[in-house]
Amino acid sequence: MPELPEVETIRRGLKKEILNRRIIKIQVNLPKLIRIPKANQFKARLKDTMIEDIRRQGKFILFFLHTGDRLVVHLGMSGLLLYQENELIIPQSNKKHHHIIFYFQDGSKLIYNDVRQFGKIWLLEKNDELAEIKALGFEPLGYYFTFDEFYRMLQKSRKNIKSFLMNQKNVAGIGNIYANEILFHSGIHPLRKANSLQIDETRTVYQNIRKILSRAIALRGTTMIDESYRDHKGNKGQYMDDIMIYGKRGGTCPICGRHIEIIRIENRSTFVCPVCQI
DNA sequence: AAAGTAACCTGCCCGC
DNA sequence: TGCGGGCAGGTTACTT
Repeated sequence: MPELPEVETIRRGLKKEILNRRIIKIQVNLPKLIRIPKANQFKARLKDTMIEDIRRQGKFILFFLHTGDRLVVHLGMSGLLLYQENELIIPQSNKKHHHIIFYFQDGSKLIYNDVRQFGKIWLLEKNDELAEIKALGFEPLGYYFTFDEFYRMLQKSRKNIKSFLMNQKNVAGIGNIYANEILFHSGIHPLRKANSLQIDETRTVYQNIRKILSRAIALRGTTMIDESYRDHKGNKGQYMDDIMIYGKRGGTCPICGRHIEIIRIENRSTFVCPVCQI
């Protein structure tokens, strides 16, 4: 579910709420979500710690603890991080899927909820690095992701442009929704080979990556259906209103009116206007 | 090297 | 009403 804009929205929301609160208890209902270390170790090392900072790399959220440890969360397809003060009920968060709960000293709590259980959690010691994070490519909104670098990377790749954009080793944080949207806005067919893009086409895609992800963050992400993405308080995003093509089964192109085609690329539904995307 | 497939899970929607 | 199939924002391992 969550791509860069959704993960970033959650990061910013949590950062306003939970910094420097003491974790007094950790409840683990589904231990398999924790990759490192074992559940008892996980609880023992987290108890009585405080979160000093929260950062994001690609679709990973990193909680920096005052002990030097880092708690790393990947939300997979359906993970939610819900913050509850007091006993506020968040209706769409079925307790059945509350897999890990962090209790703070002031009575509030942070809940990891995940219907499909594809999410992953790690607790790393100071100097440990996660291979999956090390392998990430450019932050698409970061300083180092320049047009020149992007063009160079595309020229080296013989993959289709959509797979290229979704590969986290190239650019970190783009998933199926935003890959579809970026290519539609750019008028590029998803099956085009990356190294076949002309320099002006590459510039268009580059600019759309930054434009679309920025706007989606400003609108707090995309909630396609009710049970899907929510922010840390259970609120929906608003970027759905901007969605041009993703999920428009049986729909028509908002530009030319042609029937939208659906193809599969690496087993993911890919929506394309055969007229506007070439 | 790229692209396809299955696997990991639960839940929803649709057609029969 | 119920059942089966297909689908879902992610990632990895294995095969072709």
